[in-house]
Amino acid sequence: MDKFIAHILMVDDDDGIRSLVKKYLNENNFLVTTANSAENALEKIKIIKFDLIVLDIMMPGKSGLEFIMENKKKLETPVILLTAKGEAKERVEGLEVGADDYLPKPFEPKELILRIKNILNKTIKIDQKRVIEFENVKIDLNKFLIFKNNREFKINATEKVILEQMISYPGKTFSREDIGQLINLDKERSIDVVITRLRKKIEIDPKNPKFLQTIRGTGYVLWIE
Amino acid sequence: MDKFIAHILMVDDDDGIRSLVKKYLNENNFLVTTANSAENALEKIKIIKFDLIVLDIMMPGKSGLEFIMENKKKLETPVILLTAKGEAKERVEGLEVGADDYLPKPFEPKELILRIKNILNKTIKIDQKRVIEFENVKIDLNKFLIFKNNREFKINATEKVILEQMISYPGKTFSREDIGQLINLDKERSIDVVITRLRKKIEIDPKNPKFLQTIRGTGYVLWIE
DNA sequence: GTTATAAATTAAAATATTTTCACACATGAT
DNA sequence: ATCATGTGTGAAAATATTTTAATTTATAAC
Repeated sequence: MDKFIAHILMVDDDDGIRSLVKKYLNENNFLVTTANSAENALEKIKIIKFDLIVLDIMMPGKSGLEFIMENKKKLETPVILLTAKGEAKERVEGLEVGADDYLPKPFEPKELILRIKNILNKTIKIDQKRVIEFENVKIDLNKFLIFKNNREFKINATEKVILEQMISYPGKTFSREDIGQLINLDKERSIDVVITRLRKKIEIDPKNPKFLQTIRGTGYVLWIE
Repeated sequence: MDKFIAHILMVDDDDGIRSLVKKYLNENNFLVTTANSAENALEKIKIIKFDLIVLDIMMPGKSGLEFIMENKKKLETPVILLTAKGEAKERVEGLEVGADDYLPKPFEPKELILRIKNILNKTIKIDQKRVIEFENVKIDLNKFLIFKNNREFKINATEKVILEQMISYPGKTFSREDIGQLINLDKERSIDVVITRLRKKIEIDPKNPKFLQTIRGTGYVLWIE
């Protein structure tokens, strides 16, 4: 797969912060475009499809908040809000309006990077990474198919939802309750069985699961990479 | 990118609220331990390093307020106060004493989550080390694995929790009771057995432990570098 | 060194949890 | 209606973990 370089729009009226963040993001392999006002940002959005927007909530003129409100639906672009300290109320509102994350100023550049990566991981997977490959296994979530050693297995909606979630958070432990919520099953045994069947499809050696492992007393984890 | 799961202590004398909040926090990917009194909370704080404490201000016995006053300085752990309606005075006092935030009851679980995240964002070292290396030993807490001399050992949830805590406080002595609390074991021998098992996995020479040592009459310590 | 006490080790038994199996039920196709 | 197929369930089997107990080993005090 080609190396994906995310294109980020950095919107802030403060020249200092703007160029600093841009520099930092560049060093971390992001392509960065900046805007010094909400209006300016809107112009750029019209012609460029960004992968993510970093937005100062306290800009003069049209506030960052309104900006998101008006454009979030059309955008389909995740937004990280930068908030000045002490504006708790607005912060919460901003989130509910649809920001994907927010970061109180002053912030560590490193922290911003982390959050950006975090969000990109989620959104990019959801939108385009519907085919996941690891070792001899290929999972096509769109087609509900798993290919393993030249054999093809069909997965059902239940199995798909579980894989979808676990693939979004590899390494995260899902309790049975978590999984039950996902697929509307509340009997623990039933969830076990779903896992067993899934293993038969994705594991090379289902008796010794390598990818979909049990954490006894805790739940299940998916290891891919 | 490692996933950090925050460990939260929920202190409330009301069983209903306690379990409700615990459930909700669990669903939102927090690890939750509960206490039903300030005294009980203190016990747990002594042995577990929490990332955040949610505290009901109106508990009987030692009030939540005193509790914070006495321990806030040592704790270094952020606290969110839950306050019953109309106790404005106390609320303010609580804040001044050092709560990091407060939330009037009744509250929306969603709002609690927001505030927790907000505080954690500020306080947590984001790239928390989940992989620890010393000499020939590498412990990957995320993957429940220990690598020692090219061999790979799997640890279970019990062993992981112990390592997790001991790694947070290298050099600190944990009594058997401490460890028992952590992993819900109360038989002393059982803890010995767990330690033995752990040593087989992390020690180069399990018979002469170098890292996980016994302090006779007192407990166990982990020495890493 | 001897003795008393604490801790480590081991194996076996008891318990708890997970996996698997076989059946039952539902659904949709023929 | 019958059949084939897929999915959920309970129970049995397999496995992992904890407890117990017996023994050995280590430590500290005398």
